[in-house]
Amino acid sequence: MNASSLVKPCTRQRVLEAAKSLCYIPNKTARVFKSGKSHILGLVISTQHISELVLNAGFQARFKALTAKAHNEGYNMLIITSTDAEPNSYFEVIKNQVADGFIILSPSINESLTSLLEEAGIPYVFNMKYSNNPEDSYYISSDDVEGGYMAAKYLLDLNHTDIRFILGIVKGTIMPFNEDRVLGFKKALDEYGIAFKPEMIVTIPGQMEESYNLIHQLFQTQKPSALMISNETTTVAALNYFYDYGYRIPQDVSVIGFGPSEFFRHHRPNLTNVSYDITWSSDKLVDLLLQRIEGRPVALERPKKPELIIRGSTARYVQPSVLAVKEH
Amino acid sequence: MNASSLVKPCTRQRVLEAAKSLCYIPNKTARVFKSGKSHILGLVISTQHISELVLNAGFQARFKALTAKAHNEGYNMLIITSTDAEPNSYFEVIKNQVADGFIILSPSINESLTSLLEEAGIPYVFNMKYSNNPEDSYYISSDDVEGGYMAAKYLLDLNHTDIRFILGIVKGTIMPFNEDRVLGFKKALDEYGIAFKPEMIVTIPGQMEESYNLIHQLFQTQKPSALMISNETTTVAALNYFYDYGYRIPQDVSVIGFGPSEFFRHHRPNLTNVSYDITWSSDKLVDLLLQRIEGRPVALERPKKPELIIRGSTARYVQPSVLAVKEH
DNA sequence: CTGTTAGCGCTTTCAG
DNA sequence: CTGAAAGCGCTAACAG
Repeated sequence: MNASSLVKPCTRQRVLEAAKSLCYIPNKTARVFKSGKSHILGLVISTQHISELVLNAGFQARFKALTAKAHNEGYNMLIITSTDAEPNSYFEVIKNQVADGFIILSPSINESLTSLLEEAGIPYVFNMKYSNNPEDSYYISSDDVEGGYMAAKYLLDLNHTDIRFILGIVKGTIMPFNEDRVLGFKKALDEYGIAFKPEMIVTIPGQMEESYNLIHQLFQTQKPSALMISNETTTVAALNYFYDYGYRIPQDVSVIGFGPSEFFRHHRPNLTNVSYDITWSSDKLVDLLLQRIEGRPVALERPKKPELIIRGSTARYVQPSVLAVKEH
Repeated sequence: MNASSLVKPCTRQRVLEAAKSLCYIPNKTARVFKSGKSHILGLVISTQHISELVLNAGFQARFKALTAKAHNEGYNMLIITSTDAEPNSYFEVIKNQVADGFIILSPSINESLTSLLEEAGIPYVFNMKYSNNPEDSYYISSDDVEGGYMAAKYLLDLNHTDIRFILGIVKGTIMPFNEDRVLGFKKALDEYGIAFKPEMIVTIPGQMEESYNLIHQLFQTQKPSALMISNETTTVAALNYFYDYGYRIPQDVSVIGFGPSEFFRHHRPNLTNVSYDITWSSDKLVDLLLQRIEGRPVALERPKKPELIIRGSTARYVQPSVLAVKEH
């Protein structure tokens, strides 16, 4: 039945007919058991995280890209949910799943998880850089220093100096990729001779309501002329706030988003954004995992530079007084 | 190791210690093989469909609800992608997967698929009503006649008579749930003594660009005062069109969406929408599948009535001439 | 080219 | 309560 070349065609024919008449369906589980390959890639995520993330354009783009790539490689994606986002609980669910390898989406830095997985010989990759340990190299990163730099430089070129960089935090911590973006942000300020001030960095938990309220708070006490926003949900929350309170984009505030271009293009107003090639990085991530599964030597990928897509949410900074004069 | 009560505690202790010192991890595949239970639910979808759907708020809500419910029942979701959305190709991928049962998201009406699955004894459910055959009862439906009715009635109460009902089509066909909504739409028109005209129904493929262009076309030749839009992507496309072309919502056009309330609440303008309880129906769908998997008698669920959430995108119809007079 | 058999790692049963 | 053994359905190896 498995198209072996050792079988005479007429015999195969007879077998196939018998199979058909008996409604025989090979037992897939036994095949997986025997062959040791399930052709399943596990996507590990905490229940809380998935319920927040699924509404996030970045996650949707990643999910789509991973699923498509896995399909092309003959794999399907198993969504593995862990009740807690703790290393031990992740390890527990991982070792109880039938999958050839695991893609771990973790909101916490999990060095103890990597050692558990290594010890157990389970192939895994992380979807981004979670750890600052150079040994933990099983992830595909983007060039986030560059991303933060190019957004800030563009705003500085437009004469903005009173910029806020809004970062999502997870359990009170700034993620490594956001730290990199801040590095790029500071580098640009430095080049333009603008002093970095701590209040330029605003941390916000990534949910819609919290983001909305914190943006509201921010604009009650301060009037920055430009915002860089590091996650999609907060970007939507900020735009909703501006809509509700009559701020015009980009006349009153310039906004730069970070994330998949498609999303920002379909948004109104059209957003200028730092665009990462999610398809590319997802493909590379699956390639990396397959290399590990098959025991092939792992080829390290250089991060791909993001791209600044300029749309309608950013404009040259004009001093309010000048504007007021013009209007009268 | 499986906490059998037949084992003396001290023996168990010794076994556990030995396991630990040898870094023993039970082989999950063998367990699945032996027990015949993978605790995996397959979500079957075509590659094309998933890449469109994943950007759609309705899919995200459903995916989230299914994953959460499966998790609560001790299952994980396997995303099974089929290259073609044909019954045979669906069946092919289904029978090659390790899963205890399957949730089928199919854009086509697939009566031949159900018979293949029945014959093979594979437990399955459909995510919605795909077939008009009363025997195909393995799905959880919503009360779509009521949904179409309540949206239309609300607009009629606001004096709108020039209404368009915009329906997504798949391969040129209106899906059964949309046919039901049209039934409700017509019922409301009937009650208010308004004659149904064929041009009131506008069919549009659900993608963003096509939707945008077709809405554009529609408004170049006609000026309906109210829109009911049956899918989220088209709703976003229509709102983007109105934004781009300076139509004010709800002063110039009233808009009612269909789908998850959360999405429309976070949208600007806030949309009046017919809200379906996706969490409820996803829970019921998983329950139904688990009943079939476990061979328990299948309890049929009555569809739950949708709810009309009134927000800012609908207003009383005012004759343009009256408005023009007021303005001068 | 065909038919038979060992054995994957687990769970369950059964004898002691 | 413990240790031994059968067997799940398949694939691969081997003898004929």
